[in-house]
Amino acid sequence: MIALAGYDETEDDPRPPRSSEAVYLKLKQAILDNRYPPGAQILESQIASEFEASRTPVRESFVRLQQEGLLEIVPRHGVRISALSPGDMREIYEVLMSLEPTAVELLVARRPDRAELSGLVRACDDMEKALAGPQPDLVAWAMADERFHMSLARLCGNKRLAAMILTVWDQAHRARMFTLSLRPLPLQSTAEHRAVVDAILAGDGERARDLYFAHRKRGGHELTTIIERHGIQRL
Amino acid sequence: MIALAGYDETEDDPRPPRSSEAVYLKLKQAILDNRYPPGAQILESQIASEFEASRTPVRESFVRLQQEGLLEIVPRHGVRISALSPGDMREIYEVLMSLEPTAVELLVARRPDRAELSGLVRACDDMEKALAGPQPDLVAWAMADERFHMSLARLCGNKRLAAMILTVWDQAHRARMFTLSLRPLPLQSTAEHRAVVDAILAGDGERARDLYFAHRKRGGHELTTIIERHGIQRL
DNA sequence: GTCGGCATTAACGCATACATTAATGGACGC
DNA sequence: GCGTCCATTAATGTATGCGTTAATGCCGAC
Repeated sequence: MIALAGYDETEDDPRPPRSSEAVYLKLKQAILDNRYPPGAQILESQIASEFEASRTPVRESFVRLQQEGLLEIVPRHGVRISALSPGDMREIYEVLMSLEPTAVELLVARRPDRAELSGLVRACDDMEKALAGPQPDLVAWAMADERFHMSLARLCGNKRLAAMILTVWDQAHRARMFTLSLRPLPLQSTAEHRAVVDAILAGDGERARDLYFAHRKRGGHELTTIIERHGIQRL
Repeated sequence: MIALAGYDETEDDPRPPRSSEAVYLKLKQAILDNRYPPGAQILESQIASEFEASRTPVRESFVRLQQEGLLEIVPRHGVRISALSPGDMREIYEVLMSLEPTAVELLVARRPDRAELSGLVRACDDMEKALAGPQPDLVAWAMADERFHMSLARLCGNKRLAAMILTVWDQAHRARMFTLSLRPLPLQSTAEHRAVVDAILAGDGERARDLYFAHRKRGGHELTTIIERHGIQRL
């Protein structure tokens, strides 16, 4: 199970747990984990009974998840889990090609010290470790890759920018996991991450931006190619 | 009153009007029109009685508007209308400097014909008209400016990108309207729009992107300067 | 006089009841 | 036999009630 995006909160909440929040988190995780297949129609009452809550918090979760693009509310017919078309994937990667290089540029402008980037370095280490053995652990690699990109988004110092990146990453999450075994071993990808970190540490914003853009473009192209070659229409 | 963003739907809805949708639209418009001042605390029941609906659709609207960044749900204390700090304005313009040039680049890549760009040209005409007379109509100019940018976002062919641009424009809407009378006459700005349209028609994606980036950067810088000079802390 | 604790109350979070709508199936007529 | 219309029903959209929380104000003690 991939850790949920956007949650690095260390403070434990002294307030009573809200049911609507719990439903939201669990439902989101279930969608990301592909426990509800894309295109599936779900009823409010079904989720309500599955999560042992009433329809009210379920509806609230539906609204939030619709805005995040993970499902679509069909009036009078519950919700439909979003299924990504090749066109959607193109959209997502166009957005990421715009936002992620900006994020890394902003991060460099902030002149982060080594300690701030330790999360990125650890993610790189984990990516390498995952591919090192005789049996590469692709899921572990994907988790570390995701950690790298999400950490970088959060480090950029622009909350809105970070939130947008995380949102579209979540949208693409299932597609990435699905195509994981169809793509070549991401050895080059891992090296590219290191190069980005080096450029950040060197304070070279332009190089970091260009490297990150190339990395994102290559990744997007790779995924698009796989989708086309396999004739995948929805995922 | 500025037209609500994201609504150019021509089809009239044959479905029965939903109260929650009406509340959402009216409340959003009220916030954009500054009828609820930034920082204001509002109760669910207050909105419910004002809009003659029950608390349920009001809560649903709150959730949607929170995700759009127009208000913040304070648990057990209703909502607080978002107030933008100078830092927020910086964030918004960083996002726009990233997304808007990408949008115009995508638009050029689509090779639009003159007819598709008629909305942009009309917006330029209206901007010029608004500034032409002896008494420049700044509100009319701002409306046309907003129309230009929103049309361009929608024309780019990437729904996600467009939605993100519209969202942050809405967030900045009040601040823009507020500072309208504090800035110099936007004569240069209007000319810059024309240049972007010309570059699009010429099929020169790189020039269009650079022009749009420069335009956005100048606009953001102008607004930031005004905010600093006047020591504005929240708007 | 001031500070702390308790009671009162107002508002929310959730559950549930009610109204509305759209779909499904059966029956009737052609 | 087939098509259409109506009734039934299931699920949503909205309203409302109930329990809980937190804030406010009062009272008593120090």
